[in-house]
Amino acid sequence: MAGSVNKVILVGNLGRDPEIRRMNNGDPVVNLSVATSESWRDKSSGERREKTEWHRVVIFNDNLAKVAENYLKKGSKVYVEGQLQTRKWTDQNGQEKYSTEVVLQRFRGELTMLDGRNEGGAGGGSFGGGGQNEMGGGSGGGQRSMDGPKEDFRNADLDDEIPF
Amino acid sequence: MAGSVNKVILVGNLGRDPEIRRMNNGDPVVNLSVATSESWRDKSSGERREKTEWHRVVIFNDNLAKVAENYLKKGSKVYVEGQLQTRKWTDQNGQEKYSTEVVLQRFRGELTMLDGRNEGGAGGGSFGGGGQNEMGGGSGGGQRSMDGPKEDFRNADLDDEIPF
Amino acid sequence: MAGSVNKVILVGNLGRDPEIRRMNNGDPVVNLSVATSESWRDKSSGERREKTEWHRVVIFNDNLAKVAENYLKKGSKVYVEGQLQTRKWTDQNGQEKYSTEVVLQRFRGELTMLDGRNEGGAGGGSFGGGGQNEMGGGSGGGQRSMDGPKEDFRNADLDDEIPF
Amino acid sequence: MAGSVNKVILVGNLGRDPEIRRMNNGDPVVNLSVATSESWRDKSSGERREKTEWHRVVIFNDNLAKVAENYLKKGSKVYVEGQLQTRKWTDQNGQEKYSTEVVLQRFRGELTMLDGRNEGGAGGGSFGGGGQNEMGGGSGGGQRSMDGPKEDFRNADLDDEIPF
DNA sequence: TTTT
DNA sequence: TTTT
Repeated sequence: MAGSVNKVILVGNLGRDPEIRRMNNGDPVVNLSVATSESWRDKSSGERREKTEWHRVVIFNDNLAKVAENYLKKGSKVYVEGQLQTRKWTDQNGQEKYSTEVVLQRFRGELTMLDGRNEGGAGGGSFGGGGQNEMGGGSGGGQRSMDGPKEDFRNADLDDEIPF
Repeated sequence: MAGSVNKVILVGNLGRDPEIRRMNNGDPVVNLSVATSESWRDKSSGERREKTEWHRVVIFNDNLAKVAENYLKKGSKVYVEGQLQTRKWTDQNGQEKYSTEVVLQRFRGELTMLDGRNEGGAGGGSFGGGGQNEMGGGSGGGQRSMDGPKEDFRNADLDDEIPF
Repeated sequence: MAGSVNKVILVGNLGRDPEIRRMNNGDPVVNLSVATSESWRDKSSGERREKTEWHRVVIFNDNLAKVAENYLKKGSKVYVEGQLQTRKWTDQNGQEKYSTEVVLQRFRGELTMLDGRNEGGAGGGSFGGGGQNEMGGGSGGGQRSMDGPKEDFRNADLDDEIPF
Repeated sequence: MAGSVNKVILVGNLGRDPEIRRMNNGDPVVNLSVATSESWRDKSSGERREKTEWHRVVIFNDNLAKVAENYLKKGSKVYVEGQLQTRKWTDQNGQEKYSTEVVLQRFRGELTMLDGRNEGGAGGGSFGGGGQNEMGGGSGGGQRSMDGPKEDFRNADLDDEIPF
């Protein structure tokens, strides 16, 4: 339907290294586990409390997958922009399960490393200045590619492939 | 911790009327079922395809709950801004389940009706009351209140109350 | 640079019909004037107050430009997602002026009509890529392409062309 | 008006130390200069190009102002969420000028330091340090301050006071 | 200049 | 379950 927006924005840290799988056609699919947390002072007890939320991020985007694969690791801080999607799957016991994920489809979504290394000329602009490295960096130029949404490819056979 | 962002932005339509529950202290908790959808032309078949995603939205915010209660109904188009949260619960068969929701905590989150009718005094505006000074400036005001997040109240006893 | 995000999200109404210009190469550039407003109750006087903000939106994106051109008009409600950019220009009196705009670059940004009519099969769907239906659609697929931003094309000669 | 959203999200670096002013009532007003930038490879020349955009951020929010005052400095990386506002003012020559800013009003807006230092225990979370579960932990911690939002204080007469 |  |  038209007139619809489905957007998730996360800034958080990876709880473990990115997990890369390959689709049948060789395209990479990357899974990230991203933690966000909040802390506040409990009104009644006066104690400081903290709550961490874990997000499953799935990247179906060649260029962003490469970034994840090559530059992110456990502990990396990232900016992630994707869509909410809930998948239904069946576990080994035949139980139906639902899994809600933040999906970076091809031609959609953003993934930016916020750790500050490798970012070459980056640096919030001229901060530091100086070139760019082989890595490219977060988002930006090239990583969008050409051929229109093939978002359906995902539901085709991937659901079966990745029943995490 | 610092350095963390957890934000969901949806524009979609209600699949059914808002469901209102009361907490033990009388505070309202509203559940919305929001649909977002996308359509695209399938590259191979040339057919038009559409996919709808359903989002469970939970409102722990007096003023926004009133808006939902009084102005929203099945079919309403809304702008929703909240946080992703995943709850664990146990179904009748003792199976562990997870439910991921878009939560509008007290003092956080936004809910705006985009249908243009029924918007009464609402205006995304003065909900909650509050007043404001002569300069005003933004809007807002009333629906955020003073005493900091009590987000924990939710996990306290609500998980048991609302195992949808 | 890596590690940078520049994003504006607006939901508002067009104050006038879209203005379409052509670049030298024939590419369309669309300007929208979008109003957002907020209302609140003044604390001291108890009166209701309202403040409207006007945003200049510039669309350098063929598909989205077509949507704007064909479906939007004065009064239309839209969702707009773009980037903040400030341009410097010189008025007739030789005075330096700055103009800050919300820019929907090629391959970036989203524009969705929220009015509910004319939205055809659109669905924010398949623009660009593979065909489309009669109506067009939100944003989506095809409009991301391969070769990275050509954002400079804009500053190249457009600044002179559009000193609004 | 109802049904309106005006939101800016930036991740960038401070170009200089925060500038703090006081309103007549002593309330702080903080100005930040935030850089975002993008780089891409120019299609024709094949050269790598970069463009930096500078954003004026104005904070009318006690707690966030304190964060800015105490923890941010030139070079800090921040997440900023606010509203777009354009002010009209008159320069020394009687020329009318417009300035567009990203405003963090009372009860609105977010400011988070992404640098990971100074964050009091925080630092990208328990990665490494501290207790937490086996999985690692989020981020969190210091940048929200302590006593709950006291966000109402702006609005006095500030437009006149700060004609930058 | 919109919208409520 | 919505909407187009």
